[in-house]
Amino acid sequence: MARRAGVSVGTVSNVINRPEAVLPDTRARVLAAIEELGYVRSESARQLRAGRSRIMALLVLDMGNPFFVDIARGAERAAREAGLGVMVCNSDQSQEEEAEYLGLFAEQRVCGVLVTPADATGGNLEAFARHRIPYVLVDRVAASTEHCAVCVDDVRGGMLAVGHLVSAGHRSVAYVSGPDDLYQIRDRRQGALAALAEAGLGPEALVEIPSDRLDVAAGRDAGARLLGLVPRPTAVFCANDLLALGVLQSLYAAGVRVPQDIAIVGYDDIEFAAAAAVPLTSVRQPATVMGRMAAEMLLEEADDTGGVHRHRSVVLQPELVVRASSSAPRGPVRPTP
Amino acid sequence: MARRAGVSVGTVSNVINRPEAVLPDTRARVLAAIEELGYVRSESARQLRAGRSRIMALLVLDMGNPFFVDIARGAERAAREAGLGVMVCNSDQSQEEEAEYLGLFAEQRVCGVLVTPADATGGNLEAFARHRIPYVLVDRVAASTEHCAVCVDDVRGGMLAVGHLVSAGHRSVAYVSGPDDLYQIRDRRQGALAALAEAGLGPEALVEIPSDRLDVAAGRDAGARLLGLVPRPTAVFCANDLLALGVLQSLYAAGVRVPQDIAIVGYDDIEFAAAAAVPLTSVRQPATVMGRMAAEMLLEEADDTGGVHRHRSVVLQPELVVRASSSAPRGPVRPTP
DNA sequence: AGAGGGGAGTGAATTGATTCAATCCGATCC
DNA sequence: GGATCGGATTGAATCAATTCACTCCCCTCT
Repeated sequence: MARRAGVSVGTVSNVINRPEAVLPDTRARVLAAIEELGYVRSESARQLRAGRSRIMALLVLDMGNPFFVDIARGAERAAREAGLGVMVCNSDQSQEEEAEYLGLFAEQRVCGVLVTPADATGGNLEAFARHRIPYVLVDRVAASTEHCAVCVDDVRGGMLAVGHLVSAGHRSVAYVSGPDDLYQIRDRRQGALAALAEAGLGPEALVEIPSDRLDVAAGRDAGARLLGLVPRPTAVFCANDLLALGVLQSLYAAGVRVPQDIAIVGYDDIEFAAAAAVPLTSVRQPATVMGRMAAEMLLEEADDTGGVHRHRSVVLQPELVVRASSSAPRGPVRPTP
Repeated sequence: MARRAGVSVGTVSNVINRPEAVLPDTRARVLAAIEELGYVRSESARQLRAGRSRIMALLVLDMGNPFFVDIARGAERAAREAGLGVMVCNSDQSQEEEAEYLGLFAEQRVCGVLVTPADATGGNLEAFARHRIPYVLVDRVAASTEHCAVCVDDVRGGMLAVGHLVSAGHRSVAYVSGPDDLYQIRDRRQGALAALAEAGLGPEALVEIPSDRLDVAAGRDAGARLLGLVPRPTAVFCANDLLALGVLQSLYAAGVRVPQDIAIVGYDDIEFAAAAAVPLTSVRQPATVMGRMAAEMLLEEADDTGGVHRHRSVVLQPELVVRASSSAPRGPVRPTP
């Protein structure tokens, strides 16, 4: 036993956890032994005793989407301030992967889970709830009163996006969507329809271009399909910026001018939206804030011993960021001397 | 004890780990009890006994860089095939963060670590080696014979990039670099200088624009500084694509045409490089492959009981992808009818 | 001087899964 | 019928840290 190196047993524990309760003399001796032996206390053992680990899990839909990376950043910062580690995992929008990861988290006895659900039925999480491990929904309204949630008002986001297009005179808007399992997709559509209705336009003014993935490649594909539409919509609202970037690439390759021929609005306002071929108008979501809030709520719940915690549901507001892809183009680029 | 629910003790363990060694009858009874009680075996307990966990750590320089996300993807896939979880962490190029995370990994007794070192001195990893936890360097040549490594030939990458610019007639190239602690930065510079030398140009042909961060914002800043240079280089080689995108934005905002006035070459060939304002020429790195190989080498080392494992160092080759940012511009965009 | 108090340190119990030597039991063999 | 064999099952030991009731010892107060 490494502790023998010093002289004692559970005193080592005191040196590490309550140094003030140990004489400076003894403490120094133990610390020296620790240093000499390169001793590192085993988390597994503490965990076993404590019943849960000091790791928080974050399960996102797509690690390749900078939006989720921002969420992870916010969550990670909050977690580290509390001395916890974060395990970031990727469900890839698959219910099976999600279920598998949730099982892994239960085995690990993580202290809590932040999750962007891929499973619209909520079955995975319902099953997970048995384990009494706290979890917080991220980027999704609360599905029950049994947990906290932080999300962004996606209906409003859809309204902002399409409202902007409608007020610029567009009368037919394509919606490059995604799997209908995802609330985000449905809510944004609903917002889009609401914006059209407000301008006296019916649901036929929204031409849906479905897509099963939500990445740049899927966007390119959707762009190609958009070009084949007759009559062709004069504007596109994309369910996220990755799709929008793909659509933009497609249009660009086909020689269609943005925004003159077709206007584009994306969603998320990822960093790369501003750096796109045509800087992208997008609906900004406070991703980092969302990640941080979710983590803080989770910590509050996890640390709650006296049953003081009350589940909350926070809805943040999105913000429209208008750039070139949906507004009158600036004049021709001025060459520098 | 949950196991009592059935009737036995360590038989539960057999049901789970060696089902064939248990009578179907008993097995069914135990499984029923497991189901009924919602039992999930505790990883902490197994870990404690096994001495190490079933989690692999991945410590990258910047989660916000899609290049590292691709590495993570490759590693994660390989790890999951072996039934392991991956804990992705972000050192943010900070030696302190790196040290802190390595400490965390040691406490967790992770089965191995994949790391893109932030600490050029190698001190952090040297200290970490005491714990006898295998680790593999990713995107960095082996620093000693005590570990495996997978990297990409950055000198060659720098040569490809600048060689391409030189052969297009450029005689003065800016190098938007990063912290000199990073081997990647140094090697790419060395490659750039070699390419210039090959064309009979001295080191003064490479104008360095230093930068401490490697993100889009730092790129915008570098772009501003580039514009102030007299005489102004006719081409820029950026140490990564994020910087390049930032530079591009800066130039674009100032009305400088790319590639006519200034050509740009990036590094990494992230997905967004192709979708940039001017599609970016870049040096492609096999990130996913690198992540996968690193994970596989780590698994081989971790699973090696008989001392069969020999440390290896794999060097992959980069590839130049030429796009508009460094080549003659295509004709004016053709409007569609 | 003896009792009482308190700070320092001890070590057994606890946590849950795994492992392994030991036990049990039915069946086969001599 | 007794011995032997082997598959099924058991339960104690193990892993490392934490916790807590307990011991020790020294100091102070009466």
